[in-house]
Amino acid sequence: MATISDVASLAGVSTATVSRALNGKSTVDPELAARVLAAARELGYQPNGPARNLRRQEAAVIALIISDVENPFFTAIARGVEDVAHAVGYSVVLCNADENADKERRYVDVAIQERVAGVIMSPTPTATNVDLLINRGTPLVAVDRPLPERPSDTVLVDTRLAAREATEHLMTQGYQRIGCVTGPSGVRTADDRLAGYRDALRAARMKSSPRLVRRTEFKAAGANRAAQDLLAQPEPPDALLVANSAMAIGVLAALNEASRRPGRDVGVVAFDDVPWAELVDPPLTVVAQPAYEIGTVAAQLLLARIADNTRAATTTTLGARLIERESSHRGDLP
Amino acid sequence: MATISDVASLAGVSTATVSRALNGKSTVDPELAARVLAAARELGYQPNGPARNLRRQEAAVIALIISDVENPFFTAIARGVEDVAHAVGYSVVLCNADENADKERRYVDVAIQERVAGVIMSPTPTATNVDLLINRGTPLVAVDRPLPERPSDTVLVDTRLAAREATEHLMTQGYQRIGCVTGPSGVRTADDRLAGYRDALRAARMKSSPRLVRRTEFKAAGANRAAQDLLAQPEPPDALLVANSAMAIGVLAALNEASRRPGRDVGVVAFDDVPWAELVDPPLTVVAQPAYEIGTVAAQLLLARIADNTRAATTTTLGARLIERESSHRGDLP
DNA sequence: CACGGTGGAGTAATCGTTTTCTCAGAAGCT
DNA sequence: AGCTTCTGAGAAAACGATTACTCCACCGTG
Repeated sequence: MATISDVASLAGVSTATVSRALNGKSTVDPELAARVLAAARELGYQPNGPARNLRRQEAAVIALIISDVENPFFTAIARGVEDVAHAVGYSVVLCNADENADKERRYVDVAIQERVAGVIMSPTPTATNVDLLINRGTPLVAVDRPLPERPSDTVLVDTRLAAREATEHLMTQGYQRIGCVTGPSGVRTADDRLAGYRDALRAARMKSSPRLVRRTEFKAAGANRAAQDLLAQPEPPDALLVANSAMAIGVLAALNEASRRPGRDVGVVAFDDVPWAELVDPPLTVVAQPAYEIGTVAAQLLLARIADNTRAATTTTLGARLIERESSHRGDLP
Repeated sequence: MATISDVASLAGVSTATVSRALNGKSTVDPELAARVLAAARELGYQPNGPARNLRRQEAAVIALIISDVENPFFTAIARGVEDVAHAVGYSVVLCNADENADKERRYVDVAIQERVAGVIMSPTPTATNVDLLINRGTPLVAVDRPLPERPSDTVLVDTRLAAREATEHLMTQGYQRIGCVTGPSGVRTADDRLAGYRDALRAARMKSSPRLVRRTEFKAAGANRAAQDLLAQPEPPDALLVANSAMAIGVLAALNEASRRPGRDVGVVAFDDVPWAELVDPPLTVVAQPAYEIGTVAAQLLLARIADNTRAATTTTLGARLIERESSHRGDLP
């Protein structure tokens, strides 16, 4: 594996010159530079990253720690981050914390040890050992959920308002007993969506009942049980607000099994616009979150903070958009 | 940022002893070890990764370069790789090449420069500069598609056979003019699925016509246009084999727009079982590939090769499973 | 002409580990 | 006791880049 000194001796110059020629940090004689380039190419020279990072005390890498690689919402964020980061020469490494505090801890440790330039993450409720990051002054941006207790740059969606609007939309459609299936307590987005749901009920002077609300992990299986459970009650809900797309799958499956048709029998609005939302029968009404944009904004904030870590922490809140389809239309029932 | 010598002086020992105590490579006096551990904890010591990797000449990291983060098939592979790698102390960094040879090149360069322990990738048809990896002797496993021209450990699905069986299934159901929407020429899985489709036609002595086949990128938009195009013909297909789940979305949308019902009017089988396959109307018949298992097997092969790079290259071929649902059932038409 | 300034290249220090030596002392053996 | 063997710990040499310094030659100016 060719090193910089191999290149240097082949080109007949010093390692310093090779470094300068290759990085363009300082001007070198064009003729020497050409010799260096030729030598590097001939040897197939690839700089040793660890050595470079050790000396520079920083890697041109940003770590993106997301809570679920299988959730299209997060992969869309990832694409946004990548596009911005690559444009300015940073690499992005994607880490899948899987809504698991241990894995999150582990990846944060890796990020610290590898001395990445910055971290973007959607923190778990405990957000264990992000303090380590903060104490070290590693630039950090939280996405989707704020960091509990600690200030930091944050990119959020006004999900409480969106949940309220979605619920109000269901009311407008004439649904009377609206239920909610949301994520685990402590996960900010789950809490906010529930709060927005309650905001809407309160504003309409509808009484909210715990029997209409279920909380489970953000997965299809849990939501499926929750929905079955809701529907089995004496007075089942006639509409449901569902907190993400994986859950929507579980809920729709439960409705199928119970032979209730979305829209006609039970109104459904789910968070996250997914490619298949228009294909299910009836098409699914969704709250579309600007996931890609969350990624681009987060990456820009992170780059700005890498450049200047003294800026005050900012919170950017993006809006969501209700996309009405048939799953929230009652039809012409009395 | 505390270094190993800070720990050493706080514990009153040499850096060598600290290193040994922390890595457990050699025996150190239990009392000293305890002092070291205490000092490390007190200082919040985190080893400097680049320095360690520089010295060790290898990072405990494996790079996973996939062609599309937004494709559930690849994210499932990623989870398989992660689970195996983490169990033995390796970190996984996920890189999204986005079916783009440039991005792939870039990530391969990063992998080389960072001296990762190994690489798992689903190569683009050109697979630019994997030669670099091979020449350097970096352990490499190809998944989903073989590396063109070069031998390497490979984990594949017998996708040609699966395509054949899926097509035969459509024949059994009574469809007469079966079409195929597959991916770009050169991408092995796209070619194989087309070949399997043709195998089935040939075996049944049905004539295959280029007018029944369309190739486009593995995305919904392209498949949508392809399907519209197929359906607009004078003699449109009465069934379609679709090469992945994103394409299935485009195809199903086209059928909707053309008011043709999957199953009854046009039989549909798509590759990749996705969570929403049972929710569309009618439920989608799919070829389920063992994605998670591809990931675990690939990771095991890679670890074996990291341990011993002299082994001969092996190819593991896993089977796929047809899951029959209604989109490939004609009903009782004459 | 002398002198300061400048540009370009080399020398060597440096980053923070791991690991090879080296060595002292303990232990085992005859 | 005298010898070898072994154990455990410290000193110091890597690892391969970047970069602060140094030095030389050359240029322009007073």
